[in-house]
Amino acid sequence: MKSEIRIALADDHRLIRSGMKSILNSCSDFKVVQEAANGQELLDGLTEAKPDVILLDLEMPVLTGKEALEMIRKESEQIKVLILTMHQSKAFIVQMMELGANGYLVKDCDPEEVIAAIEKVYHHDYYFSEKVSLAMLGGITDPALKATAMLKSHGLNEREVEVLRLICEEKTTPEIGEALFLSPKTIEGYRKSLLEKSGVRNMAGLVLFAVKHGLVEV
Amino acid sequence: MKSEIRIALADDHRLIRSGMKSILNSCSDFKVVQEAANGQELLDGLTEAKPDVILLDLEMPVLTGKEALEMIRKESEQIKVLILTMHQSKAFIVQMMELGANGYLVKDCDPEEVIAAIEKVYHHDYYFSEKVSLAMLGGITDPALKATAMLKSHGLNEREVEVLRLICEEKTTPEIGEALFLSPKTIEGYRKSLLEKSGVRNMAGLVLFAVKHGLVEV
DNA sequence: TACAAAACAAGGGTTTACCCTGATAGTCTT
DNA sequence: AAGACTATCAGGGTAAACCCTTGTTTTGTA
Repeated sequence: MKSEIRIALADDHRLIRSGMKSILNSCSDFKVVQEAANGQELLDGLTEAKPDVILLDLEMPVLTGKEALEMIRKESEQIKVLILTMHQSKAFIVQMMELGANGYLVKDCDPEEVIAAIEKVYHHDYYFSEKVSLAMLGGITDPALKATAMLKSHGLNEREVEVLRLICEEKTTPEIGEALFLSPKTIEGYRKSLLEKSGVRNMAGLVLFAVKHGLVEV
Repeated sequence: MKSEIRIALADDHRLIRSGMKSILNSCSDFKVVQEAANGQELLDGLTEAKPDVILLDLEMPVLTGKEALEMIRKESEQIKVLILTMHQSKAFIVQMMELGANGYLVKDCDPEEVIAAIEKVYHHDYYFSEKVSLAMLGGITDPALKATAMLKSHGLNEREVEVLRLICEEKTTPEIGEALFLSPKTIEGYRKSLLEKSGVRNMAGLVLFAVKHGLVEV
């Protein structure tokens, strides 16, 4: 068990950074290993700082949080990115999730929520602040969209999500191929990458992975 | 889609039976096909009445509800049994579930709850009145026990539940055999009966079945 | 435009899951 | 004690899942 969660802070306001830092320092499990005032600074320092979780403000000069997120995801699927925002528009949230964010935190949240969010995103791969979740639940009627966005934040692409969905419907490889007009061999490929990306051994693990991320209703 | 749910009433108080009957008649989906004042009467009439759901009082003369339940389960896994009771002791509830009850209803519940319970138990295989659920959640700390009891009400035995649990841990047939000190061939047998009893095609369906019944945390 | 990265597909192999049939020993019933 | 039932195990087979490598086409982008 890794005892310390390494954190990077990216926000253009020094006051917010230091405020956040004092919150984080109150919890001995966290260590702030990097601070950045814009996206470029963040990217430049990443290889050295090796954070586990990045707290990323979206409104930054030079390189915005959104651009930074895209570049981070090209580099690594591993680093967890927690978006700091004041936006609660669902379209925007979905967009960010599709770009690979692991979670959302509204800026006026309680210190306790920050800590909970980091722990959750570190251990369980994603977190959404209650306000954001409510906004989403109220707005997004299609659970498929939500789940897809969730899974994308784990590096799955559209095809893989489709295949996973069909696996959960007890479809076999040849059946899935037929349904998606693809060769069974291609489905095998997706199946393999699904196992890799979710880090499980077999169908059983894969189905549980899907359930955990809301792809199937239980 | 079967349009009509056939119901048997077993209670030694004529007043309760007729009260329940008028509640049920208010819903056109239900048809009361049998009434019994004790367990023996219930059992005697079952083959002719062929109910889908039995509302079973536990406190009856001649043959108690508990004894009747045991005998019903020897005959059929198919018939849903909804216990009518005033007991809310968790030990008692667990005991009843292990005997194969599909649900619990406290006697002073709303008419609406009776209807909801029957529909739920008929379509989704089990139902527990809110009061009972709360008593359980407050009392039973071991989720495994709860899940095991749930699954038993679907006709699974201890071995099958154990195997299912290990399947959900991504174990293969030989691995499960090793863990339970049984031949892989025996495990194959349990796997087959699990597929039959849960009515699914493969591991994917089986894992979802397990999740739905609370065997694995999600 | 040229190079890189995806999506898609195939060959060929091993392991696991799935399916049938039947046998043995122990328990329970009648 | 004879049958019935349950739990356990085996043989023998097909289909599906899993694994590795390789190749083509499309897409994207320096």
